[in-house]
Amino acid sequence: MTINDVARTAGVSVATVSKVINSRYGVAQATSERVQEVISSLGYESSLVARSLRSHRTNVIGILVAEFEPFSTEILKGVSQAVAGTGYELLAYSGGGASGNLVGWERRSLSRLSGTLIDGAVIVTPTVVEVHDGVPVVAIDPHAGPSGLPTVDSDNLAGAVSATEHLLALGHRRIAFLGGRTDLESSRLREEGFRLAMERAQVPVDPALVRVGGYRRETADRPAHEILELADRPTAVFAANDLMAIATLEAAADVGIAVPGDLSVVGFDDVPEAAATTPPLTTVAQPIQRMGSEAIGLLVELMAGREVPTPHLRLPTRLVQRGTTATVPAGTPSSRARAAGGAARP
Amino acid sequence: MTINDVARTAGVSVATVSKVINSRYGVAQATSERVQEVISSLGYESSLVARSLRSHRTNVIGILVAEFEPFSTEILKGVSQAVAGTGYELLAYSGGGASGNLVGWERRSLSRLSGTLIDGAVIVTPTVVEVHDGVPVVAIDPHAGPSGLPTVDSDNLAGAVSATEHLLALGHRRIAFLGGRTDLESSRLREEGFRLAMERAQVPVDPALVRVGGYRRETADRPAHEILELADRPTAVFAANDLMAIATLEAAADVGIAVPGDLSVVGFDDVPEAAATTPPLTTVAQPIQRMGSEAIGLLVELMAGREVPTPHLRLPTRLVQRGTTATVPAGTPSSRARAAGGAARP
DNA sequence: CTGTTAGCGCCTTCAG
DNA sequence: CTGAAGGCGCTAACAG
Repeated sequence: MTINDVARTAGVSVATVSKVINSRYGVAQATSERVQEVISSLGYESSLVARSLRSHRTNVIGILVAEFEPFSTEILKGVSQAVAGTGYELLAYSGGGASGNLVGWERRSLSRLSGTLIDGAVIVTPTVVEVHDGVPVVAIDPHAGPSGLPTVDSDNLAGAVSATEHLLALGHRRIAFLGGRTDLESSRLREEGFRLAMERAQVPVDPALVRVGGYRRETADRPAHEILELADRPTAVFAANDLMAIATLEAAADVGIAVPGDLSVVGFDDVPEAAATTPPLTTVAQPIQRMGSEAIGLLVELMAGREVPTPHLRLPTRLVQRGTTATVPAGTPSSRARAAGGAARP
Repeated sequence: MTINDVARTAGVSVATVSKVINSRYGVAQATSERVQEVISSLGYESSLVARSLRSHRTNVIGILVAEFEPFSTEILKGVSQAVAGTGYELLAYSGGGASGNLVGWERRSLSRLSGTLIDGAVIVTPTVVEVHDGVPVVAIDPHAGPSGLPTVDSDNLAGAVSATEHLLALGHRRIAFLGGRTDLESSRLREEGFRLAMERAQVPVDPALVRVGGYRRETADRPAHEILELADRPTAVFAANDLMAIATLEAAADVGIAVPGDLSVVGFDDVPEAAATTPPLTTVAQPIQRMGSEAIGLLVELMAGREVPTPHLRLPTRLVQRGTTATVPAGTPSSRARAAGGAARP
């Protein structure tokens, strides 16, 4: 089913059909109608691929993600709403998980799609950010922090501080931090926020309680277990994202530790899944969907050839208290230590 | 950045570069290495578009959706997991929302992408299902019910029955049904299940309490309000999906009706958002992610040229009791009617 | 008004 | 072992 079939059936040349499709001038009324009829009777639709190869304009915005997980799909929801009514269509491409090349997927995906197929792109949590000379690009929560690209992210540092302060206010002193990956800016900032709040409260950070969980449920399972099986385990865990917090919840259930009775857990992101745990997860909310729609706002400006006034949008985070945090249990090492005047503020 | 640039830089022809890229025989070791170096130094990636136009094999699976909302993104998560390790990449295309042509988006999207770009497709909740002679296609929850296409859906009828019976068991008699769209099979089956359970319990269905909510939050707002502002409003609402149930919750809060004290609400789907409402939504869970991964299972078989043993997979649903349902409040019309022996089983 | 010609970037014969 | 030629489906110039 190609433009050729249509042309042959209608008894005209492919060029004429092309003109009819793109409603260009220079086609007789009668011819146009006949071609239209053939098109609809054959159910023909022009191939996005061939068209884009030739014309370099597709009206399609690409959303590049490593894989479809709770964070990127929330972005997608926000993007989808923002794009409705703009006349653009959406193409979400996942180039990461499959091929095993977790690193560099963003450049690879962009190269494969840009120049053709997509008129602009939003890249979700890219690790390497380099300015591309092809189509306009906006980055969401880039792992290396804002760079040359227009960027949308949220206030990771303040969010981590508020989470940690919440735990401290509940009396926790032995607090573990389950980080993402050391090479990721968001993870680094969340750890920095954690340490900052601890320092302000004059509570020492036990290095044994700081682990790397890789931001994924599977990769966080091991370190979560390790933390919870420590001789003097913490009374609280602050995980750098919700997926790892959920893994911690599972590990706790596994080992037989009650949450929030014996252990408090705080996550980060507030993906929809966070509210579905039992008990529901206390977490630091990022306005994820809004990050998606704001990115589209920037991108549409860029694609229209206009400059964007603020190439870096930082959205606020806020603590959402749900059911996984409570005051520190009596009789735990940290409460004993506290009673003995070991650590902590007066 | 095309294959031409690489060829020129390396001092060979494009054909040679192509051979190196696709690791074909007939290239000298030295030449191959030099070309490889140029490729990586230039950061070249072959264009998916141009390649697919020529070779008709891309290793890309297309997921066609109308828009990115909670249901389709859950599917995406399941698909993403199932596809990891198969070597395929994922391309999710949203052809519905933007162009305004809500109907027929699936055929349009499929035509635009198939034949090139994608080797196979999963179509999420298509309205018109027609067997396509192009690439292999699997439908998830088609609105017209299973037809010629291999299909994955869930047991809508049984799910609706269980939701209604749950409400009946709690003593509710005036139960409203907020349907999706009359032309959608899933919506029809959910209504049928509702009526079936009501009939079995010998509780009459008040036609004034059966409305159409369009499966979307925005479109359900009106009918939800209408139902709740009725003189003798129902004591329970069964919404045909979670989004409409959430809209009902909002409408109730708006009008000042307490849930579940004065009104019970049940949804359908169990998207992650369902657990995040206050109180958390009681709903009928579909294994949405699994529907996605099962669809990929079928599709991969189909793409390998094998026949699938069961071209129609129907997955089970189950009631998830959370916080929006409770026994019927005392002193309501229906409890009064019941006291007077008006309706209901003994 | 309509058809012919020339590519877009790539891959696949087929000669050299 | 390498390069030149043709064509995938389509559009943009140019002829007729």
